[in-house]
Amino acid sequence: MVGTPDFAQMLRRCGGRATPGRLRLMRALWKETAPVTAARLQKSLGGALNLATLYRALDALAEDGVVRRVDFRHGHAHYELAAPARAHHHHLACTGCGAVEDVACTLRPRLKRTSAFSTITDHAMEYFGLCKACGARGPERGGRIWTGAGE
Amino acid sequence: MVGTPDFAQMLRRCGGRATPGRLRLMRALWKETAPVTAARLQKSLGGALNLATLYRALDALAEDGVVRRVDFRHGHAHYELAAPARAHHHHLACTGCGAVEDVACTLRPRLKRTSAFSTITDHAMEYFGLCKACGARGPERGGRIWTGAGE
DNA sequence: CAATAAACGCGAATTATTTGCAATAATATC
DNA sequence: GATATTATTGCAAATAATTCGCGTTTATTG
Repeated sequence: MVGTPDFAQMLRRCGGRATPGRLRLMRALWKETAPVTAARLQKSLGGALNLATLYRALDALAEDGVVRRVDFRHGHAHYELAAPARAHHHHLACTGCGAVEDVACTLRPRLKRTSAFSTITDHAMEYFGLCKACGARGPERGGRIWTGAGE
Repeated sequence: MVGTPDFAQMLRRCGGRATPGRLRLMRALWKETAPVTAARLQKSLGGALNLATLYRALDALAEDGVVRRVDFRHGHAHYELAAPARAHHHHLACTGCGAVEDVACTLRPRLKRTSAFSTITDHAMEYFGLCKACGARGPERGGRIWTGAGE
């Protein structure tokens, strides 16, 4: 994935239309370095797209797997480009300041075949922790007593 | 974890109070077989707790790690008991019918030490796929299944 | 038993996300 | 190219889902 991917083709290939709006959306996502919210994306588009339209587009694109919806437990969704524009990866998010870092997928190749499922199409996986800055700042807030178990 | 855990002690141990409300909440969660929404939980509590109170409790408990917030990409959070009441695990969710199955954590023991982070405290990880029933039914109408619907 | 702060209920407020609908424009077809 | 078809869009209004303010109750601590 050297230069900018051919978004127009990418859009059309999954049954959509290469409208100026969606092209700008793709380019805006392409420039992001971490998953962004719909609101932030709209801002970075200079308000070029209506928020409703944006949600509809992101929804459709996520459905097609071109865009990936990420949950950082902030109460709202974040989005980023997925394959084929960006290689599969996951995230490590700082619960202190929100910094996000990409991490490689450390999953074992295959999940054991389970009884009730026939296919596994996707997975979400985010790590949470403290970046060095926040870690140094110490535990401002209480909590986390059962850390030892399991994690 | 044989019988019912000592929820009162569990609550107190992480700085909370063993109020009848929170005890009922814990017991209700304990009976669930899959992560539930706040609304569903309230219903299963017979409305014993106000929804705002419920959210505040779940929030506090999640902060303490006693409860785990799970995201199935349905646009709202689901909750379940975490350690020490329940062993660490993840989920496999059917994007067709919403069926949920527990899966063991297949992560490698440790994430490689990264440059900008000092600690990793938690991780979220859900698989998405089709249960056998939905897989057999085939791609009815490729479309979003969960939007606006009940859960 | 009094003091203290956590937990609660209630209603109102926010925020995120969705929908209905009419207008517009990208593609496929002719 | 002209045209039909249908995805996409904007806008305004509607839904959720979740949070907040605040006065009251009540579980702990001592």
